[in-house]
Amino acid sequence: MNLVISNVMGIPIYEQLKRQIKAAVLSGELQEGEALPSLRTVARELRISVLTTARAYTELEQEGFVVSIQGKGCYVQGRNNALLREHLVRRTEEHLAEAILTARQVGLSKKELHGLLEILLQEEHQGD
Amino acid sequence: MNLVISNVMGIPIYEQLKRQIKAAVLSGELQEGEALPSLRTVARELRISVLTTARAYTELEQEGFVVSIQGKGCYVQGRNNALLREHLVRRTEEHLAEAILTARQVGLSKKELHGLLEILLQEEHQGD
DNA sequence: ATACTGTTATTGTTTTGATATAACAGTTAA
DNA sequence: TTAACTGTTATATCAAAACAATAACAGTAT
Repeated sequence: MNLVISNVMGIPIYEQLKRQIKAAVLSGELQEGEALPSLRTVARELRISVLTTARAYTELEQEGFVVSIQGKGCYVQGRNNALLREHLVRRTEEHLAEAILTARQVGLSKKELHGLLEILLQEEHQGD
Repeated sequence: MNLVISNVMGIPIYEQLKRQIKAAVLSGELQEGEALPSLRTVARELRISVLTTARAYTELEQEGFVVSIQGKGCYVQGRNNALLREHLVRRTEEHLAEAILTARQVGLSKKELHGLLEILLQEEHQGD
């Protein structure tokens, strides 16, 4: 688990941390039950504030990726954790709903929308 | 074309204006070639800054909804305007791509994703 | 010339991101 | 119990970005 932050800016530090940890959880690099490096360890090694790290961990907890236990540490949740799954499914639906709204503005039909989705799914698949 | 702003919400004024004008264009309330009320008219009637209105108009122009001509006014583009259609299709694809990314994180299959889309499409249809 | 149009520069206010410091609270092992 | 670690919370400060207002600028038309 190698955390890095880039000062090229645009993306907040806590957001960069969140993304890297999410990716590590979803890829399996971080196993269920494994402890993340402590707030102060991350803060010290990356030369950032403890609060910034805490924000990343807190938001990851709200999204179901990890669970924090005061005095012990911050532990990775399994990919099949109910809260995590629920969160991701809800976000998927939100994205789809936005796509539907925009599609209706252009006058795309149901069939055309499914077609677009299919095309994008195949493009994604080529990247594997 | 009745513009209204609500100060209660966290939505920026220029964004509120954009949404209402977009809706009016897409619904046909504003016809192609029709002139929007001038910057200063809107600013005066809504008691807001000219700059705020200008921002709304400028962004609408970048998205292909209207076209501004210095010294003359701001005119509505047709719903079939190529730039507008391209913009909306691109946004639809972006939303779908985000949905795909999130769906893959939960492990949703292609079929399940299409299913979700179908369900949401039917819910939308009930609202007509 | 005037009276309208959109555009842009400057400025000020508010919000957001990040920080430092400190105190607080729970866990673990010497 | 004490010491050394964990996460949590409160306060204050700073910089940058987003939002908006004023005023000057520039084009169009009568």
